[in-house]
Amino acid sequence: MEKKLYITTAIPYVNGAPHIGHAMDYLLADIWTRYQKQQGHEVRFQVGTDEHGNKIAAKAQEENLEPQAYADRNYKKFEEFIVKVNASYTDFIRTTDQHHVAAVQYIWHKLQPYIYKGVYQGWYCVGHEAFFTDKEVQEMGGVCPDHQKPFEQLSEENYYLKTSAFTDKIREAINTGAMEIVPEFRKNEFLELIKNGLQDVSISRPRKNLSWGVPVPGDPEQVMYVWLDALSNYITVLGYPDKEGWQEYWPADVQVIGKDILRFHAGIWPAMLLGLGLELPKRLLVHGHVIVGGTKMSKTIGNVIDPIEIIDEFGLDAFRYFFSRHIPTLDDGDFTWEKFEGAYNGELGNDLGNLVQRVASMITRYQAGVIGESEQTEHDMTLYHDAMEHLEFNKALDEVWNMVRSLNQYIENVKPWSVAKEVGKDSEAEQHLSEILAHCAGALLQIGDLLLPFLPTTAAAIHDIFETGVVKQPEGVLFPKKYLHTPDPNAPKTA
RNA sequence: CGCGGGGUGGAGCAGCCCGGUCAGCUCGUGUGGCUCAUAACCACAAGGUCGCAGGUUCAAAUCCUGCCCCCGCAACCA
Repeated sequence: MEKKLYITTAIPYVNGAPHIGHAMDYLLADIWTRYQKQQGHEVRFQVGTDEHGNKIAAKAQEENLEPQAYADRNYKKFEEFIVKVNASYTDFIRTTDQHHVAAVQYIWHKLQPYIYKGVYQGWYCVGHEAFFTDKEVQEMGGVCPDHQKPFEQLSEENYYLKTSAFTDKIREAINTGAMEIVPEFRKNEFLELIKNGLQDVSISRPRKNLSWGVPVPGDPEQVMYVWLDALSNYITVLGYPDKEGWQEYWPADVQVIGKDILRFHAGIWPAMLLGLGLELPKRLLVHGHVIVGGTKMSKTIGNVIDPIEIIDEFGLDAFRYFFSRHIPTLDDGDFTWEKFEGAYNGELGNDLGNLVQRVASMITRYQAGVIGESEQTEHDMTLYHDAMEHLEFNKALDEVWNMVRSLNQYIENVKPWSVAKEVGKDSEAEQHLSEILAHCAGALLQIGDLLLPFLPTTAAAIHDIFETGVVKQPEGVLFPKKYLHTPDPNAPKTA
């Protein structure tokens, strides 16, 4: 029996608002999902939220809420966001779900052979009641800016997961491609990182330092730290270990993550799976970050872009288009409003929208909307499918646009408007015209199919217009011009 | 000498693994064409010592050596 497909996304921390990075996760996973479904596969697509930890507890307290109440309210922002980008997910997991909590405790039990008690030592701030990394302490000059007190070395008891025991197996899985890290350079980056072996990871905190989390079974003094809790979601959401059916979906075919969390998903997570006797995910799709005008997005610089704003101004498909084509799937990409608006007006409006419009219009005008018959020459789409299989979605879209361009060129070459003038004079003209226009309509239907994973609304609109054999003229045009951030070249000159 | 990626016409990129057929694509600019279309579409043109300096070769953006510059990552960061 063919295994059913499964794709996952990283679960964001509910403290905070959805941002463009989350959108990339959902978008890439959704494109893959829609593509696979189009190929006839059954796909399960997980999303969710990470809801435990000190930051949640602190935020809740600020607002005089119980942590759970805070999480209950905040996770909705993410759910709404996921719906807003039209991600066709099948499962939404919250780490505070009853089943998840119980499953994580089961996982803890099962990992016992690889769990030991150790001492965590690090820089501690009494005011924060928390540890800071060497780097953080260095940046702050050794003194906590919030409490005006020097950090001190402190140690506490933690449970550790023996990830080091799995170094060889993980390395082998990566090298053989059993767990493929895409793109290749990320794989090399990670292998380099673990050349001296994986380090054991601390997986719990004393309760006094971490109140809001999954209790460690059998030790009331300890609470689970983020790793076991959050990473487990990828299997608990399927029903692991007690509900029927999870085996049909695990191992995941693709796990979508940002480059910032590769090490956890390629190190700790596989170690957990191996400890549980489960298979490793087949592929990790590591996408880059969106930068703005050549620099990292940051609140202090104030160059943060809001995905909601883009969607509200230009529509969802325009958003999906830009971020799937102009932000390379496997690398960092640059966003500016100029680029975005240029792509919107030029590529979506002029290339595609106008093409649909001119074809629909000619068929309506010359043939009362009736689409004739033509032998459809199937465009060779090997490059498109190759790109999709290799998770290079931006390249797949490049191929679609090559088709769009060719069709515009084709129309220019055969000049249907000239042929139309011959109808009535030349006996073959009518037939010829009909074939030309039918070819155009057919090509557009094919383009619509290829766009389906990326621009579901636009794909549906194109289908709507041409699929019945009679052109159904839409109310407005696809992607009308917008000049919200750049000057309108057609505006009367003021100077 | 920490690891990795990159420096190609005004902008953004491809080509480099497997040297010649490579200087290609998109945008921008200029000229022309067309009129079905969202003042759109199509064609042509201008513009590059392919980071710098050496080397290998009949031949190098492509291989080798050295140097300069930019950008990521650098392990408890959700």
